Amino acid sequence: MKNRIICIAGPTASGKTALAVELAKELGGEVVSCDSMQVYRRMDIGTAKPTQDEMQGIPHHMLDVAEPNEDFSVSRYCEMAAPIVDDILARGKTAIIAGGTGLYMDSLIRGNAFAPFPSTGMREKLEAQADAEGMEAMLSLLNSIDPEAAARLHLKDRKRIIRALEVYYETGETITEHNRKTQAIAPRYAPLWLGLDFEDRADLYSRIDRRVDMMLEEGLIKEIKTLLASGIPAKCTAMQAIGYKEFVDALDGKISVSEAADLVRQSSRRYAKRQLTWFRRNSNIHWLIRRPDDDFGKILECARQVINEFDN
RNA sequence: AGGGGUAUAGCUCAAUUGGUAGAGCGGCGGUCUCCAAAACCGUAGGCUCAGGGUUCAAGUCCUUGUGCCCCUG
Repeated sequence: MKNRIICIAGPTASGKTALAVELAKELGGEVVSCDSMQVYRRMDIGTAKPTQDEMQGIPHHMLDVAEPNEDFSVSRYCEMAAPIVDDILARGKTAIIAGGTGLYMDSLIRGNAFAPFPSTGMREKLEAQADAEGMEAMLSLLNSIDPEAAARLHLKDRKRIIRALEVYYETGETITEHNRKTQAIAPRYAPLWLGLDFEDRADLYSRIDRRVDMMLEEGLIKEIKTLLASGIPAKCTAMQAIGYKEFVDALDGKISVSEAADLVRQSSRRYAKRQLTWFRRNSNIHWLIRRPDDDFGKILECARQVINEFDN
């Protein structure tokens, strides 16, 4: 095929991993995971990281590249993943970028540049100021330096208001200017986009439910205990992942295991909806909509068809 | 079987002295340029169990039936 990059997007538990491996086998490709939680080592079961069996000998990249207590980020993801993609292409193979973290995937494809993280305690300073003066004050402060950003941010969106202020104070450039500049740059890659979804939402939800049961059977709780015992703090970012924070609460006795499992199912459903919302606005995606009676082979067949059409 | 209680949105519950129904959760939709499996926003759902009665007016009062819960035998 002409295009040597395929992106596979879709909500959690939609079958991205299996499709990526099958296509890699057929096209001579390697898989680049695009998942903000599968990057962490020793978080295998709860992140549904592909097992050796599932990989079927296909090389997988961007798994296990960080310690759970490390700060990981989109920019780090892109810095690491882009050279890997380039290398796969240089070797004449197809790069199959598969995963559910929309921000990471879009950023990698577009080659986004990010304003640097503050290194001077600016974030802490702004947080403290927000605590002391309230968000109204912070938003009007932002309005005085970047009215455009202030207008589109909701008063309660503390995270983005603080980030917008931080970018300005650190770089002297407003986040609006910064975004405008990066969006003007041509995308780094022009992949073929595939998206997985279900005609009936209930089918996706029952897959999520089953996956949670399977994670428990495979020993998710033991995995979490091992992480905690090795000194990974329960409050670090990685442990906020769905499937981890809930069972940490169960281990603390705050809730029962079955309550935790219910919460995991619930959070996963909401997460899946947010993923779909993110990907739906990407008009480049060729959606492979799975009907109730379709099996994996049917979806694979649809994927092949899209790829063939793309080649002609 | 007798006594008491209850029946309102998918679920848990609200609704001052009768003035024709609200909230949380869930569901659905959306935003997103580095904590993103995060953070944030927005919406649609109710012949108020069924029948009869009182009243200008009933979720609210009376009555019958039904379901559920509790107590006593």
